[in-house]
Amino acid sequence: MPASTFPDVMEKLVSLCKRRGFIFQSSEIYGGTGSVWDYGPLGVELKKNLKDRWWHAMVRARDDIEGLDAAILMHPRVWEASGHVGGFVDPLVDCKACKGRFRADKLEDARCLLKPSKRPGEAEPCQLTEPRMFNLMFKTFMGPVEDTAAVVYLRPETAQGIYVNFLNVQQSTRQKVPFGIAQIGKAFRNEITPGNFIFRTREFEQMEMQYFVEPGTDMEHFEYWKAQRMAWHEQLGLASDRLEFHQHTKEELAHYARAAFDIQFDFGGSLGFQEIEGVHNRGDFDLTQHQQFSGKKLEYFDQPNNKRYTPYVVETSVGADRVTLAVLVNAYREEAVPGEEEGRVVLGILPSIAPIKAAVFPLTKKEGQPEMARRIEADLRGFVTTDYDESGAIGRRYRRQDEVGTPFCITVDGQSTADQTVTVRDRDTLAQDRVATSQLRTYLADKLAL
RNA sequence: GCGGGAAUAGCUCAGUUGGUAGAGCACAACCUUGCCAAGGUUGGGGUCGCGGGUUCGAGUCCCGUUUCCCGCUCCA
Repeated sequence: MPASTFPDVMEKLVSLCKRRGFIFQSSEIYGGTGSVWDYGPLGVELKKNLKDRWWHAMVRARDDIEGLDAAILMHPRVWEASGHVGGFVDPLVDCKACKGRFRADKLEDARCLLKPSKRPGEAEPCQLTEPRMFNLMFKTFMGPVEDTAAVVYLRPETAQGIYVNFLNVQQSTRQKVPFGIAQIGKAFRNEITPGNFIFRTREFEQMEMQYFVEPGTDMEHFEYWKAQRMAWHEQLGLASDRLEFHQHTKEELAHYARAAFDIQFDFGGSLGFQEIEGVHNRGDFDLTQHQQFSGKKLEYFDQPNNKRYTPYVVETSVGADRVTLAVLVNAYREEAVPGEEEGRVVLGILPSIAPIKAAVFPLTKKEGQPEMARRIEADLRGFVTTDYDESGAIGRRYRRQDEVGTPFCITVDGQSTADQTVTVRDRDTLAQDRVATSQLRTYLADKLAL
């Protein structure tokens, strides 16, 4: 992975996220829990806005995709059918000499890190450990008495909840192939190396859509969804030169996939381009597996053409936390302010997903300005997310809002109480409009593209 | 999971050869100014990640552990 041409802002971002209430480390007062993060007041708003935006684009604005919210706990056999039990459990060996780690069942293809001409275990200094199993699924018990309870897993992906409900959704909504099922939900994996803030965590949230198509038409749908999903990220404001497709090579392809592209985002610094979404052509692998393991038919009957078949699946799977991080990284900037020595930190987030849409300030504490500002804030509250601030200097308050990406700051000044107008200051241009208080909602709705 | 580094206030950090814990910023209250962070006064806040050990005495030395960062490995 070549280093990125974009600067590494991760450390500053982690600090800002904590200071301003976007993201906290889980169980911090107990010393923290590894690679688990909590979303604070501003973080939960940002992430929720992203999820809502995805849900709107994928479910509500379309007549060919239905929503679903499947449970995290599923029948254990689901994970046998999916290949997670078995294939997902790899025996690994460590070498104490070269510090390498290798798959015990693939030592033939591996190379010693110290002597690349030899295989692990064959070179002079090699000290391989016994193979150890790494189960990447979280295991728990269903039922209060542990001895007799069934072992179940926390789902390692949300997709299976969709496959097993394929016929339920199709029959209850009378959708015709091609159609899709979408859901947003938590998934859990015991990643061996979590890290990079919320990029790779053991508990994470996916936004997934499985599109069921007639075999033979899968590649055209695949191309369509690749384009759709890339456009979604661009419309989110992610810089187009930080986005790219990465095609999976034959070696990278998962056991189920016929074709796979990742949408990668350049996170800057040494992290560089990393996957934020996968668009996969899974063929009929999953439905076929579930038919085999459950003994239930998961076929579609095409009545007009009198055809019966197991649909192919095109999957789009976004990491909600990864997109949230991408949005923050993409938005973070330090810039000079004309006529000032100190610059400012701005989160240039797309206004419609900003956690706070409008902050309201009195310019001074005189002449009823605080009272008027509070009235305006109360009136806007519920219509958009708001904040009220009267402490310190006005410039400081603007800066505070810049740092959390608030697109609009409304200031009540001396003129306001006389003619019922206020100034609205734009986060990015610093320009101010004078707006009648009666027109504020219209003004904001227009600017926010609500 | 392996190797290396780190952990002191909300943040960024200082803390001498072991001797009762500091700064800047931030935060709160009041005064002042009034459109782009730097005025004044006052104040709150840390069992120095956690647990042991050595010592008359540990933020400082030793051991363990947790978390974070970097590298390796892994990511269906």
